[in-house]
Amino acid sequence: METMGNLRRTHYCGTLRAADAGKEITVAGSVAKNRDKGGLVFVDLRDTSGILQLTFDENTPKAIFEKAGTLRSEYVIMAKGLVRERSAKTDKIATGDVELDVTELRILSDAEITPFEIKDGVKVRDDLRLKYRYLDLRRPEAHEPIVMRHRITKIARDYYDQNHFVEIETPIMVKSTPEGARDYLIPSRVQQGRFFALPQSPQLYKQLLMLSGFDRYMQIARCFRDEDLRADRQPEFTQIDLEMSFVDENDIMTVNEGFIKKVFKELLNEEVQTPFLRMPYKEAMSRFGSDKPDTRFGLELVDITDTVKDSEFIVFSGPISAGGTVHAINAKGLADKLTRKEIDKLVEVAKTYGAKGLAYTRLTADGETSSYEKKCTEAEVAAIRAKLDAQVGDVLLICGGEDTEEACTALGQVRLEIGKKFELFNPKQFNFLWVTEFPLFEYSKEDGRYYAKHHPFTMPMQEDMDKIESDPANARARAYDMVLNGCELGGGSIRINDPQIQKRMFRALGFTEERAQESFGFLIEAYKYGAPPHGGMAYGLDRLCMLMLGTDSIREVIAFPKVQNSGELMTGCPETVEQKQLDELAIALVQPQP
RNA sequence: GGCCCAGUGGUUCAGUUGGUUAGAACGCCGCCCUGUCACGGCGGAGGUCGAGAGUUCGAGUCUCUUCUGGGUCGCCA
Repeated sequence: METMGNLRRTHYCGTLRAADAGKEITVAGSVAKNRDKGGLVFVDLRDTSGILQLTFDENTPKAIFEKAGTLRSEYVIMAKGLVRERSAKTDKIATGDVELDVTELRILSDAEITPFEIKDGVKVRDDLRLKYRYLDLRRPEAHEPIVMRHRITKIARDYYDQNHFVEIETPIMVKSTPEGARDYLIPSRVQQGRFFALPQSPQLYKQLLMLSGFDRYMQIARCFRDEDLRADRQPEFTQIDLEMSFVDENDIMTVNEGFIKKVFKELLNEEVQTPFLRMPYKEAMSRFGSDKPDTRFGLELVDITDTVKDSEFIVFSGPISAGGTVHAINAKGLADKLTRKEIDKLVEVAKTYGAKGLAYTRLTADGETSSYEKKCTEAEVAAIRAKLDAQVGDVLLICGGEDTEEACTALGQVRLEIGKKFELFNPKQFNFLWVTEFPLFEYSKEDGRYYAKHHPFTMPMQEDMDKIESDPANARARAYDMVLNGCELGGGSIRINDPQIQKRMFRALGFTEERAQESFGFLIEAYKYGAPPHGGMAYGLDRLCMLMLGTDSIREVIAFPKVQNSGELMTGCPETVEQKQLDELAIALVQPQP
């Protein structure tokens, strides 16, 4: 192995073009490929910017030519030489018009055979990629999302700075909060038996910063939630977090629409139309069966409760007599594609989301098959068909539920499944909208009480203020989500800045005066000393990045992601610790460490 | 906690109703090759079929348990 000596990089590989021909340059990187033709050697050199071909031929000094023959994949080298136009050009790589005629070559590090090939387009098991994530990230395909993520945060910092936001770091070791997701706990050694938590979000701190008079705050904030993972959910994730004083919903939406417009224009050259569509929660649920509707395609839900309200068929009468509703979608023109087998799969989808079943009618040119029509009266069948504008070639899918949300959610998932399966939308399209007027509370059947749907500091809508006590199920919040193509990108709210309203909220949530004091006393006190009206939101940076890149997994946009059991395969954590460490923390394990 | 999917040379996969010596491509090693860029040619090495138990004359294949990874419901204020 050799040292760099006095060689220093002058150019990045991927930047060289025909116009650079004749320049003497030095490049550095890893060997992507060695194509030894005998009397002629081509080496693809890869660095963070791309690939450059190094050429060794009969004019290359003999010692260097022979050294070139020993190069193997992933050797780290530096090469000096003259850029020249190739005699055989290629348009497969950006630097395909040029090559480097090498006059000096240093092998800075050799390399063992890697566990998998470092090149684009290869399929490798996820666990292997993650165990060797540092190798995986050498692949341009894996490398690029991480750089893209940097560009997004750079634009975010610049944009919010220009709009008078100040970036402020909030603590990572914080007080554990009693509501919401599970906290990751940090034991204190100095105060044995006491715990910090990792923040689920900087929520309370950013509100207090508004009380501190910072007026506008932002942070690229790491957040932690000890819950199960999903394809788009990691226990450790990053939010673009912001808060503003003296604003209402509209002001917050406008500023953030501006950010989205800018980031999509600069990175994807996409013109995002603003303002975004705004849709109340109720409408989103009833039309799309989701609080984060994918509006790139139709197939909207139709409420047919009134149409079938007198039906004696149990699938309709059951939910309705229980106070629920019946909804339907018309899969227009899909009768040929939606075979009986396909419909069975949709029934399973509906059941997964809590529906008891999914009734259907297929109207084909050869006739019709239906799971319910023979159990209904002719008038009912006709009424349903009329309501859904059913034609030959259509498939009608009907789902009832004891509460509207349940029925709509299940049918909404069926809708998404059909949309995906039959590609009813353009995957390159970006449909943004705001979902507004979220419910203030959510009832937990398990616990028999209401929880805050967003969080307990969310301002109720003025016209629903009395419902906090009288009709909590129908009280709406000044909360909003930003939705892109069926994915919740971010959410926020106007916060309560009136201690009296805050008290009523805590009461409605079942907090005793003491418990509210214990958990949020510092906050309640803070709001006594004058609080500007304020609100804010937070975007999932990982999700934004994911959607902009069109990847399916959040792991692609995180340098060192965790796997489904929330561990990290490269380092093997979480790990057991030495007994001494536990002793210092005064922690005894119920089960001995494995 | 529940449900579904996957695990076979280094990597990605094939492997029929359970039946002889488990195949291929890429990668790797050696030799040859002056315009390759998925380089090419010839030759070669490399496998406890994730682990354990069971059924069977016989298991990569069937059953059970378990491990690892993925997807998902619950959960995620």
